[in-house]
Amino acid sequence: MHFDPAVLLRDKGIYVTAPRVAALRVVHSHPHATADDVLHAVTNEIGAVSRQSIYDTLNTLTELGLLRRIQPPDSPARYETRINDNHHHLMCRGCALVIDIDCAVGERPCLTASESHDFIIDEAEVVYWGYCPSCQKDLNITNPSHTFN
Amino acid sequence: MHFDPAVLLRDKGIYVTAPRVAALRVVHSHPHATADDVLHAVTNEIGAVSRQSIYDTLNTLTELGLLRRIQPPDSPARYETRINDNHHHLMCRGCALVIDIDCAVGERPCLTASESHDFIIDEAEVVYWGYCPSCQKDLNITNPSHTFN
DNA sequence: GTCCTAATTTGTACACATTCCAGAATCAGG
DNA sequence: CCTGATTCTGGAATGTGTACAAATTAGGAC
Repeated sequence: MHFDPAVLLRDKGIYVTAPRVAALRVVHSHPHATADDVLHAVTNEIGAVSRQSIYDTLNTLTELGLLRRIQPPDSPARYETRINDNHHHLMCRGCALVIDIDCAVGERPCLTASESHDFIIDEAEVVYWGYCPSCQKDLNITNPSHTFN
Repeated sequence: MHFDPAVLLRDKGIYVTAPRVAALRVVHSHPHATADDVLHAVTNEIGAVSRQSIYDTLNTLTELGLLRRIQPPDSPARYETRINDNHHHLMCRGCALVIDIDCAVGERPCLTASESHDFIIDEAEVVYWGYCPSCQKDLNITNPSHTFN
């Protein structure tokens, strides 16, 4: 499995460049990193890189399916390298912390819409919203009535 | 049930103003309306209203729980009056059309995270992504292998 | 190894939804 | 009719992210 960015890029038939390799490595080791996180980490690894390159690179890698973009409200987009493994996300309303959650139901497709309305549906996204332990303490939240909506 | 904005506002203990009443009515009759949609519809109903007032009003109503805000990526926020009824959304990747979907599983809580990571979880959100019939035609999409992730 | 060309990266400017500000005007409710 | 809540005007600012032309570079050909 040894995550190898260069091989992944070559397999997709695109140029193997320092920013792309570094971006893939960074996202792999920092799951749910934002574009800004990636910019700083990549800059650390290979020196100056423009913000625009980071956006371009992340877009390219996302389109090729090497990255998955998640876009929580009130937070910049985040990226991860876990692809095609049917996992979901647990998000903290307080600090925007994101945690991977394996699918509660099992194999994909883990959910089926009750009515398709003639849509061609290609993804069922599940997000659990709540407060992480740290934000619970900060906000003095006691365990409420677990109201699911 | 006769949706009555004035009563809802009074129950929450805030002033019953024309913009608030109109905004509630507009969102009720145009589910998934954007702030801009609301601005135009309210203007039609009661005459000139400032954009700021619309944003203020929508924020206030959302905080009070009279509206629910949904924030799809790559689309302005949308609002709806269906609250507390455990429904989900079907979104078109092409035109950002949003359709309500009743929960596939049934009663709430309709989902339980397999691991809570000590979070206090208050909502399980499900979004189905795909293409609406109209966008299928425009983009010449044939029914693919329904890949769920 | 050297060169060529298309792919990539850069830099600057701009787009967009939304918030913030602050003073003046208006309005709802008691 | 008072008074505080709300709305207005409008301008400025924020934070992500995109557009575009110019400069640079990777990868293959020689």
